Amino acid sequence: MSKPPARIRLADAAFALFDERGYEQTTVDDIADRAGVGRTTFFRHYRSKEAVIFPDHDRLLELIRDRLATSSHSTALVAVSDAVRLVLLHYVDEGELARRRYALTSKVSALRDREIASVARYQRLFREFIADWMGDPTESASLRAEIMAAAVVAAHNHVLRRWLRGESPDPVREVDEAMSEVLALFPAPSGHEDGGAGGTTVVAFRTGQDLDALLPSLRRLVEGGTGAGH
Amino acid sequence: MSKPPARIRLADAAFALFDERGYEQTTVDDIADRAGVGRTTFFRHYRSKEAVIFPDHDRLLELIRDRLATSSHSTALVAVSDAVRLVLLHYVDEGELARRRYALTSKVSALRDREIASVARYQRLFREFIADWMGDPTESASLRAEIMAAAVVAAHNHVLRRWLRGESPDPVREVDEAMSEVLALFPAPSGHEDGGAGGTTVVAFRTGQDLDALLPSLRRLVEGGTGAGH
DNA sequence: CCGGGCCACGGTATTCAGTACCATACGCGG
DNA sequence: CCGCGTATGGTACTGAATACCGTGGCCCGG
Repeated sequence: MSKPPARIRLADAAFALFDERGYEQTTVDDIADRAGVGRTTFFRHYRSKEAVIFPDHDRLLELIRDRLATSSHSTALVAVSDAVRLVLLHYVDEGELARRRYALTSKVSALRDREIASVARYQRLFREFIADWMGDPTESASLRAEIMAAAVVAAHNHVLRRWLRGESPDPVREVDEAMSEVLALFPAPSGHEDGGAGGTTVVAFRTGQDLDALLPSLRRLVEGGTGAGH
Repeated sequence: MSKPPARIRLADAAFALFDERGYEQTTVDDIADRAGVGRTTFFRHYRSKEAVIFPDHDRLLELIRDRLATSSHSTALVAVSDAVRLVLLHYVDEGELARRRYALTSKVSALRDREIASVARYQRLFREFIADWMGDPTESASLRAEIMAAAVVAAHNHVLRRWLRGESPDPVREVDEAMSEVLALFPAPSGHEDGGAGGTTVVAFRTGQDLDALLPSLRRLVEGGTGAGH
């Protein structure tokens, strides 16, 4: 009844107006007016007109960074898969909101460009992480890290966009399969190979994640025979 | 003695001022003033303040499109390599100008974002081309096309940035090697395999390019045994 | 009940990018 | 000399983004 906080009202008003009149045809004043706040308040909550569409990219970056940080050499690829799944789940959780955003970014090139720039920041995180993981400071390893990061992000985006278009009933399964396919492209680095052929490697570790969220990775590691080997 | 055309004077003035005061600290008026023209003239030659740094991305896009268009199914991967080399050569030909631009994009996030958006457009071209080439309309092929395009572009960017930083004495060789590495990651699609084992496939075609520019691709096709096979 | 600090908010003014419109000068063929 | 196209300059306007200031609520110790 009363009112949700200004931040929410502003976002609601923005999406509504963008739907009605289009992005360029909507001024920040319009948004502030409909939200019942002053123009100043808008910019207090969102750095720019575009930012109202992409509220929490920074938080998402932190999420990825954290997930990657909690990994050892042998669990690096699992961490990558997990981080990718994390991002996907974030959007899936947004539900209809993510789809409205997608509709906007599909039409307005300024927004599409901004989205792409954000994705590039994810990619950078992955690139740096993978390069560290490889250890090898040679130019060839650096190139491979870059390619691998690009492939990882491309796979994620592909599945995400499919879900956004309503073409994917089970995006989590799809992204796990896609990641499996991507990681299979790249042979494992120097790493100490565990034992010989056959058998199962058990890795014990502690994480803040739900077991459910981890299961797909575990299953893939055990069944797929991939994740490290070729 | 007289004066170079306004377009050039504007670009010179812009780069000079960006070096002196920085990008944000330079207004379009400043640039126009130093170039000795009116503010209107600036916007007649460049759509925006950022565009003065990236004059010919559209032309570059056309270049890629054209090169990809002049290819058959069996020469598709050569076309991709060529197109990538084309882009790299474009920047290398710019020489110091490209390096000044790189210095700017490294410091100013707005410019970096725009650069990234441009690269995404190249990537899209490659993605569509590769998807067409694969023919296969299944979701799995579509994913692979996306990953492949991302890998191709990542390889290019990697080499380009190395050259921009002065770390690559022979970027063309490097990019050819990088492309070779990338394409080797992906098994060939359905395509009709030519003959059996051994032998050499000769493909005759006509192109507007210098033979020198094509040689590396040819050599790779003959020697590497890759470009299609695994 | 009362100051005092904190904080969210609103309003005003300013800068600057980008667009629209109009006026002018130059070159060139009729 | 006239007509025409083109490059240019100037002026004015919209709108995003920033800076600054004032104000009203709200909590808290007195």
